[in-house]
Amino acid sequence: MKKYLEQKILEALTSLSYTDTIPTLERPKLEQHGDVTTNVAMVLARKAGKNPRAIAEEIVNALRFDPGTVTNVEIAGPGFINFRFSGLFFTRGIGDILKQSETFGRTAEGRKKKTQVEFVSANPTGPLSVGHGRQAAIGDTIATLLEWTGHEVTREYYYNNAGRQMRKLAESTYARYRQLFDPLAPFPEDGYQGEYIRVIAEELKRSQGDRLLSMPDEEALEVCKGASEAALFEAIRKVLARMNVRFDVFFNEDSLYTSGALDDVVSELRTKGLAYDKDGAVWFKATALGLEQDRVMIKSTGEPTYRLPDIAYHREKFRRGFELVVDVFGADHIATIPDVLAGIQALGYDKTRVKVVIHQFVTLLRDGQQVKMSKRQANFVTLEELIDEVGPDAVRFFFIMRSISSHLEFDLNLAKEQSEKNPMYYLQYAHARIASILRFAESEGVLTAQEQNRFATADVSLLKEESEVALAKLLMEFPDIVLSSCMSFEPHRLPGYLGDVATAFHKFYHDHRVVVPERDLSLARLALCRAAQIVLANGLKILGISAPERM
RNA sequence: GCGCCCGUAGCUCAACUGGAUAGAGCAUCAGACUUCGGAUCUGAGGGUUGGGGGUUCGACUCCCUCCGGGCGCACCA
Repeated sequence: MKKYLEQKILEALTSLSYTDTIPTLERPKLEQHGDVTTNVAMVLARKAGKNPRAIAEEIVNALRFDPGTVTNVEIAGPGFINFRFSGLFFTRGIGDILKQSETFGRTAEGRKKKTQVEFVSANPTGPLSVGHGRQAAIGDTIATLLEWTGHEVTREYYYNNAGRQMRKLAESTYARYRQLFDPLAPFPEDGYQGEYIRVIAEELKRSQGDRLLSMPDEEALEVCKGASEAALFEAIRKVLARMNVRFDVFFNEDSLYTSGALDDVVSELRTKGLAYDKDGAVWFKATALGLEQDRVMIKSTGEPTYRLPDIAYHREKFRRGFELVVDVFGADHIATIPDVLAGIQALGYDKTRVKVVIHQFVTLLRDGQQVKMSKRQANFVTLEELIDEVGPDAVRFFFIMRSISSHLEFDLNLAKEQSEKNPMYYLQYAHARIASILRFAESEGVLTAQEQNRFATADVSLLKEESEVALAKLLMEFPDIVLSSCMSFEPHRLPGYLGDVATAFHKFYHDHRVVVPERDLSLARLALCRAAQIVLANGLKILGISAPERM
């Protein structure tokens, strides 16, 4: 619809010799303003110094439409041009939806651009938090949206298995292990307190007996590190899989150490005069790139800070040929981003190809009360516990339904409630209801059981009722919604749209019987139902949520 | 103190990135199908978009300022 109009308006503009202005088309908020509206006349008025309504009139007179498409064009308000399409224009689209079926909504906009989405990337030092869960839902949905818009996507987890954190992890496990033999054995002051460390230690005792006690400390720590890392990695992978999130690549941080990538970055920055030594440390001269202060890359102890591997890792992303790099980070990482971007720019890469998506935090609400979460205390809620409590579908849906820049309040009671209050059930219910109607139509002999050619003889021009056309119109917008949710990196638009689809469907269903004595009309309405089901199913698929046939 | 995010109906949030009369859900109140799923639908009330200035044909959106909340501001990640 928009593409068609854009084309026609452009033709009109060139015929009037208004060049280099691309009309922006919008769906008006008010139904009475038509199906699509444009403000080109007002934009042109500013440039041309003419009355916007006069320009609008010129444009309208120059427009030529194919018969049976646009039924009304009018100039309104300060200079908007409003267009109304024929009902047939929308209902004809039902055929396309049925034909494209599970691919309806996909576009080729991305031109197979090689794209990486990095998300979660939590340290393997403990179980994932609910915050990581939000990031998993956001990252995976963005990745899927990018796939649907024709990008070639790699889902990647940057796995911080190097540095001090891992050392601390090994020490913690080792201490717990020793405590299994000697309850008085000391535990490091800043060690990881969590119960999961004890579990790993017990597992170690089962598989290794007391062997570690007789080893040199360093060797025992290596064993502990390996065992802890493997156990935590497995736990992380498993929880994410329960949320329907799977990664293509786990990029190991320690590979940057062994491959020499870190040294390369430092020496390259040195030759560019962007690194220097001070107080026994190696500094990144970020101020030379317009940032506020210089930062340490290598501590006086010889260990790199996180900043250096982050820069090296981003360079690897470019070296691996990614044309678009999407980083999904929590709000607590905001401060680190400018340094990394400055770093890769200094190394000669185009930082505008990195899109950083920052999401705000999550608070849990139970019985109207905020659940206080603290890692120290026992009331820390893990992602796994959240999934246990409300189920994976609700977890994903609730994490994605708010704009990512907003603080998210996760209402546990609502997420568990199986009623009309829960917006996720509203969608799933619409899908299941359609499935039920189709089953009914089969049992009545209106539809054949096999999907092929089911609607071959359906005559959608019979769909003339207001709620029929309204639903068809909304369904046709799905590809646009997928595209705009993707390009703006605002996945929350999708659940919002799907809610509108469900509402439009329920209204249609309420207004009209689907299976009626007239077989042709039944078939046309069933085609509309099926099209709505396809859009709901595809939308839920993108969100990683199940689309039940019954509930 | 500095940087980023947020502040919109009683509550949770939208508003297509500067467009027309700021919209949904929940909650409240009032209604609707004797056959396809009532986990549905229709309607009503509810607002100085945190306050104040500015930019322009036009501001929830951009700029300045103040207030309130969150997150950062390491030789932690």
